[in-house]
Amino acid sequence: MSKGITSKEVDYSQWYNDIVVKAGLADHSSVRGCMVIKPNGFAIWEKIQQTLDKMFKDTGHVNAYFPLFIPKSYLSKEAAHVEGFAKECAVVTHYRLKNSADGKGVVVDPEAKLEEELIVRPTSETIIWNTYKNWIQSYRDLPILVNQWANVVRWEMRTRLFLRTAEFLWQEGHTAHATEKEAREEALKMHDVYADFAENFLAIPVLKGYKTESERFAGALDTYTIEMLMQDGKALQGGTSHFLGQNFAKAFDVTFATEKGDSDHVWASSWGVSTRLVGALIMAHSDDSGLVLPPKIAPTQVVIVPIFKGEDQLKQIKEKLDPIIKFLQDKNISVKFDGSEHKKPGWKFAEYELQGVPIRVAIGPRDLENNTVEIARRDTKEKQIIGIDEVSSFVPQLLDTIQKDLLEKAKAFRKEHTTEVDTYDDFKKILESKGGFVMAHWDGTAETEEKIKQETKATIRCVLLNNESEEGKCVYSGKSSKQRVVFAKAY
RNA sequence: CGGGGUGUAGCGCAGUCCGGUUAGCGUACCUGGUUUGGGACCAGGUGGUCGCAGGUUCGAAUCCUGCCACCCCGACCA
Repeated sequence: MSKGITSKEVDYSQWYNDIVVKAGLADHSSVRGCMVIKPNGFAIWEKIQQTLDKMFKDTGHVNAYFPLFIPKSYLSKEAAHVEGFAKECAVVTHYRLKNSADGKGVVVDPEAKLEEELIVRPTSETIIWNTYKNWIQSYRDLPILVNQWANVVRWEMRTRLFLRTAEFLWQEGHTAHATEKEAREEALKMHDVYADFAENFLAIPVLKGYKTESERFAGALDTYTIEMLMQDGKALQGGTSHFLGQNFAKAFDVTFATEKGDSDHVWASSWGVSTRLVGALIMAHSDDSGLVLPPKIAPTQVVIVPIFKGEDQLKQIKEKLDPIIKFLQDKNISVKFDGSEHKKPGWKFAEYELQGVPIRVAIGPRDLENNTVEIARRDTKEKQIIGIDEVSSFVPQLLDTIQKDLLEKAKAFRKEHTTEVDTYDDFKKILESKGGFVMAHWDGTAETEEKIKQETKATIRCVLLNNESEEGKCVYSGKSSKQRVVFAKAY
């Protein structure tokens, strides 16, 4: 076990916090609820960004940028939307400060009160739809497939690094369509993109489903979600995609001339994922030695630790490895050679484990003599000696293997922590003991959902798409039900 | 906003009950040397408005009053 990390078994949330801080991902800032994302953490976010951005563009989207500030009146144009976000908005009321009377600082200048207050965006539907009104006249202007990378602010009461911060980074896609069918297909398409990304890059298996009415995004007709399972048995909503119907088009009066010459309101979707995914990555794979990163998302995929005495030996090692490093880099593998003399090899081993670098290559005098290197994989901690000529072919293969193994391991964990129950007693028992996803019948009412939430803290995470229908009785009310839904305690 | 807790070196803490040498320990940092295949060792050194503002006292990190900040548990949120 690594120095200073609380064991997962002892205190899961302390373990999580220790990893974030000790691996240098982020820190609490001096501003309540806001974090400083440090280089190691930001590098992961950049990988997420790069990968997703390409996936968005490959599916026909383009990027744009809208203002941070939204006039207060915009928010209230869509009734459900304002209801959902009003309680957590930061509000700008003035635009100037002046020196205070005692000369010791500055105060808000009461003369500089804004005529209309601005809110700091908690999400951008309103400002964007107010803009789309100007962009759309005809069906020929549609669809609009725009994404924005931005920061948003939601004034949460209690925050946790990456999982819930007052300010966070995200992307939000906002699309406009001529038909209901097309808008819904778009929402589902992006839902698929998120699921694909989660499984194939983050190595986190997801449940694909839709939210019940009470868990839906404020202003949406349908919210599609990818639900992930963390190592402590709690669920995490990894990303959502919303079918917004014509709600925002109606609120902002966005109409277009159809092919037939009629006028109709535009159909909409929106979708987003945030820096929360970094938190998901930590909680899905990491262990008591630190971060474990899937190779496809690791900023550094291979670290080389030379063991040497004096410059000559270091030079000798470097010369031997240079062609191999170059070969790997040409294959788009990120390699770091840590020839620093200030830290001992043992220190470096521990440090790169903490940072989650998937593969470590160690090479010392012994290896120089035998023409070998030691290869260690982060996920299993297995070590083996291979010939130096094999490195170029072995490393790319091993990266693939680690990527696959992490997903398989996470899948096995989820399978083990997914339980079908038929009575409320079992329902509570499972939640108390091993947690995880609990598949149970539900009568479809918001009342039952609310009661269960109050009594057990478990919520309906989603109703699976392509859910098998099955006759049964609601675990809570005993009323008849046609399908099981996914319950879990969640972040 | 309710209940509990904590503010002392970059970080983690002791000292506060019961006022009294120069405020201490671990770690980190700097210098020198020996080391280097799993977080090295020895020696020396730097670093403090003791959260802030008043008060009591010959004397306050310690006692009193007020304020501020942060953390945890609830309520809120996904």
